[in-house]
Amino acid sequence: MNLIIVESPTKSKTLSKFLGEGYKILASMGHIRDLPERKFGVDTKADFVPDYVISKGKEEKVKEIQEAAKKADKIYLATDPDREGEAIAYHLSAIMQGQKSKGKSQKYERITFHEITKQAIEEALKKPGSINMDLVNAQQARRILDRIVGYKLSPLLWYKIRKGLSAGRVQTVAVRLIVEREREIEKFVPKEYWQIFAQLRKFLGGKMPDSPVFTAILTKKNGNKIEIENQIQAEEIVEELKKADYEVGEVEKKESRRSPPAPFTTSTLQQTASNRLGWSAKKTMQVAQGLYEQGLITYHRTDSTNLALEAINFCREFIKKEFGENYLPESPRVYKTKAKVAQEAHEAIRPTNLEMGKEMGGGDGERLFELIWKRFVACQMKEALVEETIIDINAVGQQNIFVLEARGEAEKFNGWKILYDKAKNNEEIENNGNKEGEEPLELLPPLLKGDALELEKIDPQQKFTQPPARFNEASLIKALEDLGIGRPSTYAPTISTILDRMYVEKKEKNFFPTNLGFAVNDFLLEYFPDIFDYQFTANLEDDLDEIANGQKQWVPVIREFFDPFNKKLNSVSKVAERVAVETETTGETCPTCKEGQVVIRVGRFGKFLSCSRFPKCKYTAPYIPKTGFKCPKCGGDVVHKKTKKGKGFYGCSNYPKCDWASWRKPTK
DNA sequence: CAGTGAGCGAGCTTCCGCTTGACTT
Repeated sequence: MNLIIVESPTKSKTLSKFLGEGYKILASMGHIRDLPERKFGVDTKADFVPDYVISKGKEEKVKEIQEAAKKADKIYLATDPDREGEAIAYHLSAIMQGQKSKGKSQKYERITFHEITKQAIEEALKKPGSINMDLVNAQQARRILDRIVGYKLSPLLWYKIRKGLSAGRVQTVAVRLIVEREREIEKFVPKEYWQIFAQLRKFLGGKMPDSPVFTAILTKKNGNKIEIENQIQAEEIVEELKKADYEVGEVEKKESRRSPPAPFTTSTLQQTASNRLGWSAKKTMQVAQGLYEQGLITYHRTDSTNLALEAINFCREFIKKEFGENYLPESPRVYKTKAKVAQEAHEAIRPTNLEMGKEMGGGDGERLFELIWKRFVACQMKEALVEETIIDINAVGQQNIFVLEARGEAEKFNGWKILYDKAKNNEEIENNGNKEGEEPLELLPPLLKGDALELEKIDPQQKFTQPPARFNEASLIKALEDLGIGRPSTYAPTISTILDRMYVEKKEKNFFPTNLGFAVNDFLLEYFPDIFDYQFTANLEDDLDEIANGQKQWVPVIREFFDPFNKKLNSVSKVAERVAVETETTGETCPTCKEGQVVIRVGRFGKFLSCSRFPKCKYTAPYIPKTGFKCPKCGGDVVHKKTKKGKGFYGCSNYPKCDWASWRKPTK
């Protein structure tokens, strides 16, 4: 009997099917040993020797593996082929250290495979190797550095700001992004500008039937780009344009090819599900887990856009059969993984089988599956072909010569867009992103240089420059991934952490920093700017790569970080003043004492209102955010409340007189 | 599907990354 240990139970089931009798396959369920939760667990005086303990809840799992190992002829450590997987293999070897199997001292071998196919596994079993200690040390360095940052800075926050707070290489940068964006928005001054649109048609003269109307936008005045700052300027131009003569100038046509997007990674799946389905990263991962366990999709925690050859082949067959040769590119599309820090232990997220789910509707699992299915099939289809037309229109006024521009777009071939076009997806959720300036494109009537035009209508519009958009889950995950901070398994938990700590709040899907978030961010950035620099993780990854390559030793890398950090830590704990977090005020005067302000405080059950003069004045009231909707039963305000268990729901402010309530947000 | 709560200061909190259930707060 041979024993194989993998990380995921779903993977172990698949392997059992391939290998049959003679192999016992167990899943470690991720890491089995780690630094202790309640202690620092790193000896900073003696080369950072870590004190590893069996992870909480893994005691039974460890025993099961140890027992199975004693009975095994051969032991294969088949954890994922990446830094964390190598470390898990090392910890597995450590829990079997000194054990004997069938009376002989135990031998284990390390095998890796990137595809879960029978062939890949048989190949791997033929050429087993040993654990790569350089890679293990890179993981160990990462782990210990994160422990040092997290477990030294969090207590500093308890003493200097408030108990229970936390800091970390990843979470603090996530908060920083949100805080800095908020400050950009605060200091943003909107600038007025005007755009002038003209509706024109070809002048046919006499009693000819009307030719179609199209829209053009004013772009130039006397050969220079036009900038209209206020209404007076706009009106002056409008007056002149009303009496101008219009004629078609240059007509430019260009064809462009639009390639399909790459197949999903964890990050892009979370972003797309957020934008199209309105889901949180957490929900997306829960639903994806279900699909993975049913064998419908490949592994859902991945940073790779690679596809198994076999998958590309069945996808191409499918496209040929369902859409015809026209939709099939000559050769398969290959996607390069964009993230520099990618570990590439898994494939992209794709369906395991294309015959399922073509006509799926309703149900969370089915909705997510459909998205994954379409994105995968589309990624192997032919590009879309678009013909763009740009027409310059000369308008000769009494004093000035103006140029207007009309743009049209015609789809010559839809290609992959037949399946996965953004605009065609009616589930698309309106995002608060800056979509300004994306005028809907229209088809233009056929026009030739020199054609005379007549003006149908002129439409000046007042606009203002827009501040940058606040982060939502999708854009925050994208920002973190672009910075190389966090991993597929941590994007969703990181968002939960910064919300739980009340560093940020989510309103209408957008993140706002709280006063606490501002305070913690400013404190940490004042004293430890290098650790929370956007480049810190990228530099760390370079060091870890060198450790993994054997070019560097891990202890000096950590030593070089730790010594100056520790010095700074000691001085800050002595010198830094305690930070007072500002309470939020509502701007109202206390109804009890008529002296204090009504402030929003945070208690065991969340936010509540009280008087700023507490404990002198004991006024309290529940904090209930209004939603702007009216109760359908009695016309009162609809308010957002929480049940005892903390679940949010919508109810009427006239409760208990009116008992209207709903789980879902009311609509107009 | 519903009305609480802070302060005081004993004993507690906390990181990132890998993987899923076991459960009533």
